[in-house]
Amino acid sequence: MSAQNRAPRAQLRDDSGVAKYRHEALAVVLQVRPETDGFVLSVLLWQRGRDPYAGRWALPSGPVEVDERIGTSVRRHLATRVELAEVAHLEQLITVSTPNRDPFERTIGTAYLGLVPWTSDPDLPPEAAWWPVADLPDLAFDHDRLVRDGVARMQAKLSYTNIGFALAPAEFTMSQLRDAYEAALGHEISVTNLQRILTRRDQLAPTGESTRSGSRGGRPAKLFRFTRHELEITDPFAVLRPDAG
Amino acid sequence: MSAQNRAPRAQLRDDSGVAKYRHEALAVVLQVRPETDGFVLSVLLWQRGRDPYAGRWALPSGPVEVDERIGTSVRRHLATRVELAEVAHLEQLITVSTPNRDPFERTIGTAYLGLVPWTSDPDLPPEAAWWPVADLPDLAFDHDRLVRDGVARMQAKLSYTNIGFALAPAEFTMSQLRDAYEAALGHEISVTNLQRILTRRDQLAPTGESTRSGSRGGRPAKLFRFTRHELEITDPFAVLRPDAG
DNA sequence: TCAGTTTTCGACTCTCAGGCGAAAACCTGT
DNA sequence: ACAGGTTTTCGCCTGAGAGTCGAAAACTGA
Repeated sequence: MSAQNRAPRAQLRDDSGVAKYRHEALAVVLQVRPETDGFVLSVLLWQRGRDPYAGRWALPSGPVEVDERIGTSVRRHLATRVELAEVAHLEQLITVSTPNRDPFERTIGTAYLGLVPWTSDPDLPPEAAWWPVADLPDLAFDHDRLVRDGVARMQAKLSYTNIGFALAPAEFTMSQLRDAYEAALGHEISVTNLQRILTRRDQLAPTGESTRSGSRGGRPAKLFRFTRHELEITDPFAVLRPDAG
Repeated sequence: MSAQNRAPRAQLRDDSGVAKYRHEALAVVLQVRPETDGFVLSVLLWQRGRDPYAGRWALPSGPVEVDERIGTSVRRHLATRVELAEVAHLEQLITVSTPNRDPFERTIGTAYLGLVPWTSDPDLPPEAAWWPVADLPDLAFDHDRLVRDGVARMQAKLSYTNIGFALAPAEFTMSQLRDAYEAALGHEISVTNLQRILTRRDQLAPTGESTRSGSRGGRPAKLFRFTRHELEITDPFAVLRPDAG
């Protein structure tokens, strides 16, 4: 790889001798995308044009500007480069700092996890694409690890938070929601159980309306919505709690 | 405050025009400390000698060196400045990047959560001290938020991981463990329930030995130990899982 | 030996996740 | 209009496991 042959840049220090580093904002944007054979959990990737790792797929990223915090930087890069403004949830994932993770210049990176509803299908530039997380190409840098961390975080939070609101559109049927959860979690889910759990936690409510049934017949499905669209923890102390009474 | 009157340093950029930043490693070191009236959840603080925030209490911190990753940097600062080598658990907590969080110079900070067994009582330099988290002084920078984040993280993980091993010494009685959990979580815990839950999860095992009872009489207590001393998640999918069988 | 103290352990309750199957409500063909 | 197929809804059952309680066990000191 050509980048490895290049000499690293001289370390930059301020006038008190403290080292300073590039800082990049990274985005792990996940979506359960409706494909021909059902929902597929996918991640937004970008094909690099420049070394290092020219031609390899990588997470959307960019440098943090002097007057913005990292979360703002992530939103800015997503909005400007991918026209992705409808990120329903964004949270900090992890900061990576291995000295040679960027062979050209030391760069500390902070990755954010973003979730997009399955109804969203923004125009992508030709060098960007959604990739199924179950079948990723070789990724640049340490981005493979970041994607896996992001998927694990989302899967865990699907159990003990209301984060499903970020995967779903405003209204949906229970079958759709189950299919989305199955794609996101990677195993089968019972509609009955899903509805009961979310309802009991007061995260899910029927809108009162129903869909016309599809062309294949069947009972019309009620429409549901998530009651709140901000992240909340179901029960921070799943065990070892005082009797909730 | 004198720091606010100082002009910020000029922004440093490398030769391609990308801004670069100081990066500091921060440590939120928590311990349930045995005091006269039982265990008290405390955090290790440091009284600042220099502006900004001279005289205020702050988290142990220091700059990240050019050849180390942030986690290594945290361990190094703790070892050299506080002689704290016996941190039983250390994990990344959060990265903070508000542009003016350091009024003197823009500094991005990555905080780690460290846990120390209650038997550990390292020598501290005069400017360092353990502070009860329930009664903190005004902290420098945004460190108050970091402490609260750290406490919340530890409390959450006490429920669904085996992280208790990092609060306890190698061997302990169930009463001691309950007292430690109560101090850490801030509410009452039943010994019976605690023992059954940890045993069922195969996190806790009796050593076979017992303590001499204390000076106040009472049945001798069995000694227990944690079966594993690496962090493990009890059940990543507390709900919405396929039948575990 | 007795009173006091602390720990241990069995037993009970109850919440709630998970699964099953019948009934409801629609479609399309005939 | 009716039958057969399909999908959704809903009530019911089960079992795991958290939380509570109280009695018995095992020690100390008087």
